[in-house]
Amino acid sequence: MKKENQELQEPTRSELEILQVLWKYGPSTVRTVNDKLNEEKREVQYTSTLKLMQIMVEKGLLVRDESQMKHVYSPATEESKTKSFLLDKFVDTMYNGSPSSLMMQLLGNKKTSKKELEAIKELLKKMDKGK
Amino acid sequence: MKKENQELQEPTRSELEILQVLWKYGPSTVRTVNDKLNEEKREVQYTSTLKLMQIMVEKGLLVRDESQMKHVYSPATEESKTKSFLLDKFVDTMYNGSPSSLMMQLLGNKKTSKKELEAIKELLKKMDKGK
DNA sequence: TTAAAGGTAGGAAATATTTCGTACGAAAAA
DNA sequence: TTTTTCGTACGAAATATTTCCTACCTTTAA
Repeated sequence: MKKENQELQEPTRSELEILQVLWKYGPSTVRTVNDKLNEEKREVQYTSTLKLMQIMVEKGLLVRDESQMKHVYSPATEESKTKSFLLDKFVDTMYNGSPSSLMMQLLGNKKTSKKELEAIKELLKKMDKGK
Repeated sequence: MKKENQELQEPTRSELEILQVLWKYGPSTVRTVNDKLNEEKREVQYTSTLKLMQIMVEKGLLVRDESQMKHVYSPATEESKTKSFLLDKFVDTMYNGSPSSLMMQLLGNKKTSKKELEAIKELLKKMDKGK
């Protein structure tokens, strides 16, 4: 399943967790990623994380600096690129490709706090001025 | 893995495809769902779809009317409920729980058409009046 | 200099997910 | 009535994903 330099591919759930750690803390060793996973997500053995990250390198999701004994891993693709790719997919499958449908859901969602609603409104206000 | 009447659970990718068909066409037989999957998504055998839908009943994702020979399946949970549940999850994992971050991504996304942008602005304008 | 700690590699095992073959019953067509 | 078509049930197989054991090497602490 080697994929050298191809289009983006969808990470699995576990892979996404690892990406999140790398996005949050920057390029890291397996040790660091594993620690953060255990602190922030769920219990998992070191070698499990290691294996998964090795697989992600094979798949082209991560790149690895092997110049030191403690290899340092980074996402192969920019965070924003990956995120908008996944967002696109999400909008496609869930909202028939219509971002404004998603918006409506978001605005009507109980879980969206007052504060967040205000932030969104501000955002749109600014955009409005810019047109 | 029987789950009778519990909290929402995340459907797998294939399960989500089936839900999409049911959302789009309403309660349906396996035959219908399978046909639509083949037309709109990908090639898959009838019995594969059948099996998956049976599993989804076991998991509590679907309910089944067995009063006729051709069983009729429906989503066990409202479309909007499931969608906002999944949206929440998505926002949590991808945007650290911040809907406005997602918004920004959406607004900056090339894939979001001019028309969609306008629709979103309209939406917000209306909301603004309402406050 | 030896022991302990910490690193990678690789394969096997465990799970989860997906696919489909076979059996068999009911309905429809011949 | 017989055959064909269409349905469900069930289990096994195939695949994808995740976990972790073991081996072995390097660095660090005793």
